[in-house]
Amino acid sequence: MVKGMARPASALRGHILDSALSLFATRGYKGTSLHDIAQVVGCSKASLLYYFVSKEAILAELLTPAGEGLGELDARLSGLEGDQAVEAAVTGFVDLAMRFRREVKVLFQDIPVLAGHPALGAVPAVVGRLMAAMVDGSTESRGLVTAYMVIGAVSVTCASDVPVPDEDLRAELVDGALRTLGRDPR
Amino acid sequence: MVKGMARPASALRGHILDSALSLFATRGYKGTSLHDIAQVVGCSKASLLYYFVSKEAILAELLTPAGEGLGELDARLSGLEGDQAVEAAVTGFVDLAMRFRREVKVLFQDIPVLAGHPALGAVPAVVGRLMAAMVDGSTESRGLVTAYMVIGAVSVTCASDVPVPDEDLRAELVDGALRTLGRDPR
DNA sequence: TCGAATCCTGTCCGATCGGTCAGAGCTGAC
DNA sequence: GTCAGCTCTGACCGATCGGACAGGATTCGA
Repeated sequence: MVKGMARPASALRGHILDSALSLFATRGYKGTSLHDIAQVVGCSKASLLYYFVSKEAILAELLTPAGEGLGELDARLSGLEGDQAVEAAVTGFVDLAMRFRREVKVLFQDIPVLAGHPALGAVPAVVGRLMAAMVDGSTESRGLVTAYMVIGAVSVTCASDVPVPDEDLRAELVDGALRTLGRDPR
Repeated sequence: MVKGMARPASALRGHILDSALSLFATRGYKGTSLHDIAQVVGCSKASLLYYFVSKEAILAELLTPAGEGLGELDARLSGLEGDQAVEAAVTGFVDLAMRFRREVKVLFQDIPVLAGHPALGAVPAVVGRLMAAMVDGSTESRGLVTAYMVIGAVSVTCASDVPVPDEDLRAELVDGALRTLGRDPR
């Protein structure tokens, strides 16, 4: 096996990923030590580095699915135009944010740590296209600010612990985002 | 002078605060070491601890003005009702977020570090009242989610580097928030 | 001129960080 | 039985962290 390669899946490995995600989401990446993770998992710190080449590799693997989901949304959007693109962008992003709530929390807390990271190099461009789709290509102040607002509103709300059932939350997020975009379906 | 008391103002002291705020905003609190701050300021690490009892004391002093501003907004809101309260809450929060853009960035990045901090103990309750004022006391899913969305939208947009002049940004934020709240003034 | 207070720093400290490594324990093929 | 290989760990490492402290430099009132 090539040195530095990720070890195959196992129960412990999965447990490590899950515990690490929870800890990263609540205390932040920098605020979580390998010791902390090992303690929650119930294994030794060395075991973490048996399954993952580094602490950063754990983070990268945790965020990969969300990144892939974002990529798929981007691809889906590229074939759409106008109102269809707007609706797809909004619902797609809301779905994504809800599916990866803990990941969103980590992302927002550790933007400085993650910025410039090679694994997430394409993300800014993708998010840019996503925002452009939401405001239908508008590049004026109104469109620009509105796009940022929608991204922020959905992300923060998903990352928070709003005491609302998931299905309600999803519907309200879509409605609210469309309202923000001036496209409310009343 | 009482041990542990903050030293009086001075040019260096102010420079420390400003540099620390910038570093905290870009790299996060945990991602910034006293060494980093000292290097930017151009003084020794020991000097930082001459003017401030600890790294955390620097953070606390940086966030105090924003906390006071939030308290003032809360007081102003307590005397208002209905539409007036909604408008005052929205414009007040937008003004606050714009006035303390870097502080907002720090707050959002280091919520885990700051949560439970005595100096910011009243903040959650105040924000709760602020959100209640925005949605006019509504406690249903719609109102709850919408309130979170407005807070998130304004905060994230202010914390980001949106290439829009401040005055335009402020106006668009207020408009966008009112739209999100279903109160768009068209 | 001379303390005394203020400002600032070099140096040191214990704790904790991410990460390495040799090897113990177990398991299955032969 | 025994050997190979996978899993997992205790012990250890250098770096860096926030912080403590004694003292040099400067200023200033008496």
